Amino acid sequence: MTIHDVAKQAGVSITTVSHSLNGKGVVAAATRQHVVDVAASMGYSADAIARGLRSSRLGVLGLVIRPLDSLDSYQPVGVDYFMRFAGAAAVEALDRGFGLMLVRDPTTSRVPDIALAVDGFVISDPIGNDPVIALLNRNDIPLVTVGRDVEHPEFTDWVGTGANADCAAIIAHLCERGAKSIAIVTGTDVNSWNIDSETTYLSWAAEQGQPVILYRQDETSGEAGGRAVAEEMLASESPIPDAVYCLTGRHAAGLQTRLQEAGYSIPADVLVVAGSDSEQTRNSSPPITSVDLMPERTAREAVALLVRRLEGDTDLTPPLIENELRIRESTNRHVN
Amino acid sequence: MTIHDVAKQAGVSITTVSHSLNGKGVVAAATRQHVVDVAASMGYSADAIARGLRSSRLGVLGLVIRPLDSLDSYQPVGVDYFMRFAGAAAVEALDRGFGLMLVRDPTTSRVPDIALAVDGFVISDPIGNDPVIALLNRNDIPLVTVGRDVEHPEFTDWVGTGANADCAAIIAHLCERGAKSIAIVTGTDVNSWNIDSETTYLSWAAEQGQPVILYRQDETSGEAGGRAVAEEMLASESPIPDAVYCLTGRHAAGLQTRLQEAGYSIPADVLVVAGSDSEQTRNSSPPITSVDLMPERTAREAVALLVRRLEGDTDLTPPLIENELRIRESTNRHVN
DNA sequence: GCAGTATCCCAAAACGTTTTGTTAAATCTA
DNA sequence: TAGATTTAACAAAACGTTTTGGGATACTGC
Repeated sequence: MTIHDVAKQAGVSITTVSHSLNGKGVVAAATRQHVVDVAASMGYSADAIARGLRSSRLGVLGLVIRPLDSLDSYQPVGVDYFMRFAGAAAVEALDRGFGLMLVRDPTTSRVPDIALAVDGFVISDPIGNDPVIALLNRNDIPLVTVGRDVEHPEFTDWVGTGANADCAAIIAHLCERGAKSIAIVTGTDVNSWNIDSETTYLSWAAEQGQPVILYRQDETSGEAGGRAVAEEMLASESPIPDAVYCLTGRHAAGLQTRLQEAGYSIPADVLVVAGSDSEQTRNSSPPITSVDLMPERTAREAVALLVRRLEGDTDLTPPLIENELRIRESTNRHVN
Repeated sequence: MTIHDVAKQAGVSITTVSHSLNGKGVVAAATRQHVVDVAASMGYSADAIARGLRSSRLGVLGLVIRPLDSLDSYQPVGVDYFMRFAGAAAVEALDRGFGLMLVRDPTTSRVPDIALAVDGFVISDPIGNDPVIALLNRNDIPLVTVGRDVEHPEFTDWVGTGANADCAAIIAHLCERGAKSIAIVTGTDVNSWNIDSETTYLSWAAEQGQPVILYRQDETSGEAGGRAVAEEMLASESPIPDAVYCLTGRHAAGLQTRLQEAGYSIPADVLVVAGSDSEQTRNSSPPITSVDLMPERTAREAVALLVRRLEGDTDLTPPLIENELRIRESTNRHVN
């Protein structure tokens, strides 16, 4: 069933069918309606591939979630956030008439060539000077990132808060709850989330004359990584900080558990906060105060932005997502 | 950069280029090598869309996760299993040279027409007489399901255990740990997981002359749903069962918490088991014994099966995935 | 009544491949 | 050496659309 069949059935040329269905050319209203009716009655819908060939617009968006590329195969992890992100992105794409294709790092290994045929990409948490971005730029494929490429401040098509605000809010919250020495535990990926958080923390410490207590721990290490950091703290000469800000929820959960095992009470002795809400932060005891990164909202905004770019909307300021601090038991300590 | 450019550069016809690159026709070895070299040096790779048009093979697989379609928009969580499933499916597809497209129920609303242009579909947990399957069949799109369509026993291209084995294993485990009255809590979706589990449970009860204690609770209700079931049990005239088998991890977690609040001890008073391992079962206290549904392995097998079908491998028995029982504290009660 | 102008429609080109059928040259057979 | 066969390459068709550049036909204005 092709456009030719519809044309024959409706007694017009294929040009007229195409124009009628796409509202493109100039067609008499009656004719257009007739064609539309016939097409509908035949259950015709244009072949997406043929259309794609002619108009080089496939109707598919690519999604690359960079942090997952450092994993062996998406296997373990607390991927809560990314599933919700991917799911919401798919829904938003579908709502706007696009499919959403999940892609792993297209620079490595054999790229299935379809990957470079998509209309545009959403790249979540690019690393500095991201080679994926370079590849897409070489191929003139439009893209939107979630979080900045820290090495390319001139690129503005990105969505998110940039973590600065989150970090500041967390520090403020901890101070308000009486924290005197605040430690931070970042990840090791070179993305804007890690970089910006660290920067904000360092400049706060410098300004306020606070001690810098900084740990870096591989994101993929999960709870075990959090425990390892706690171990370091316990082994150290200096006293345990009275507040710890872990960027990932899993680090926070592991660290909290280890500190409790060592006899510290949360939140009485140590305040614990996570920069990313997850199953682990919600289900720990006590539940851990953390930043809700709003994966659904962020994904939808990113896809929406990309689609509008694809449609030629050029002057468009990316939305700023305002994350929300979920205050829980792990920082429930009141001071006056 | 098209095949024409390569042909010109190599001094041959486009036919020869195509044949050389695809190993199709009969080309002198020297010529073929020359063409391959030239193409490589130019960084040429065939346009996936044009190829798709000619050979009606796009290089993309569709993935529909049916249980997510009952949700408003992938929003709520507890989707641990499905994220891991989708991620692993994407990896496997990519490894085999395909892209993977996430699609919502293509029968509702405006289907982006690209959805029907993909080469094949993986459908996770189809419901009985699934309209999605009907649609795909009408369009001659190959598909593989994860879990059976319970109304179509003649369809054999599905992957998974069918839940019968899992249910039997769980009951055996509970009996071994001294359970006398076993309750089951199923979901409400009409998929093979629910149906088979219930059937197995009922026939076990009939055979052994055991009482039937059956609750059904909407899958999407999560922990709250589990609590609601516990509430029913507490309100009931009959005594609390001494073992409860919830199909979903979230139900199990909620139910366990509520029973504990009511003064029951797990596992001393009540054994709790979940049919699906998740963050909730791992992180509850005590951690809940549950079936690891092996999302990664299942996804990979499903994709592999579909790809082999697409490649014309016709006599292929779908692999049987053997799930594993993760025994945890919630059933740690020994009897002699 | 005739040039000029809208209006409506269509034939054909184009998109970049793969595949079919044909031709030319080289090799074999008797 | 004439004919048959094999080998190697290519021209052209086909895939199903969208878009371009005309052509009819019917209206205007003078």
